[in-house]
Amino acid sequence: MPELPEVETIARGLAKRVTGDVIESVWLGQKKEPLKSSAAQIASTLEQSRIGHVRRMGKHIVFDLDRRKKESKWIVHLGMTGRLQVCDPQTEIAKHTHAILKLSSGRELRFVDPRRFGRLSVTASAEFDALGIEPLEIDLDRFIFLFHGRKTPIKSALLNQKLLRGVGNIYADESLFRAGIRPRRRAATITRDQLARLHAAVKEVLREAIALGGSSVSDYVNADGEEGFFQLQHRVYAREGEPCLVCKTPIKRVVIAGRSSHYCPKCQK
DNA sequence: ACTATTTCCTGGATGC
DNA sequence: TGCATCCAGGAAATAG
Repeated sequence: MPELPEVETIARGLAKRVTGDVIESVWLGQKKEPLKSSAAQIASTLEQSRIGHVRRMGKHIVFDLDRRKKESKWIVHLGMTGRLQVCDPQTEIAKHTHAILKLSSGRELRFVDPRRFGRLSVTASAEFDALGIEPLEIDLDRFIFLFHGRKTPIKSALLNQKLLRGVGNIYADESLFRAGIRPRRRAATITRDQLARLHAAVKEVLREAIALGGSSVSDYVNADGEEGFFQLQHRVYAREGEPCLVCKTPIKRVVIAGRSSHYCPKCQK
């Protein structure tokens, strides 16, 4: 389940492989869910375009495109199970392949997504500015203001991409643990000091995770097919019933906004 | 303007 | 072993 650190890792890997390459032709599958823009629009925007910068915005991968001086963007959201693979044309086409881009270098860039929660879209250059602020860039004052007056649980607020973009279930739980805040706490009731801890914790967790190549849970691998290692640093996520690594109290799991949420009832208040 | 709930989707895990 | 059921969850849609 790619969140910010995994998407960052994937985007860096893709940038190394496809920057400067030209998309010669595009095949799109019949399933409509993976496409946010129309198939015709995606194909016509991608074909004959040169790939410029490849980068992450929130949980999206953004490819800057240039065709005869006209700029546009190809935006990929991996959802839960989406993968972008760069491979030789002979490579067997994986089940659930929804897009194949033939590149001038002779390789192919393929989008594979069994669960089809991922989305592909294209936009004219200026259009795409995802809502929400990058969590690695936000300053403390703005961070505190995000939660001002919000009655929703802090966990839900962290997952809200219109506030912060890129934080998902794993990193929300891990950040709240490090900040000592229970996931069900109403955002508006959290003190400035606690929010300052959370601000630091979110950045710390994301930076550490990026340094370790993300968390490999389920089948996540980076653009080189390598696993990340941050799952070894998880202190609460998917550790229900196991002892807290700080105080040995069993980790609890509750459901908030439909997501499993893990916390230590003693360390988090 | 917010917030909570439901829906989409398949593979792997679980239960009988 | 086999079949049915459940569960994972990001974000959009829906409802309140």
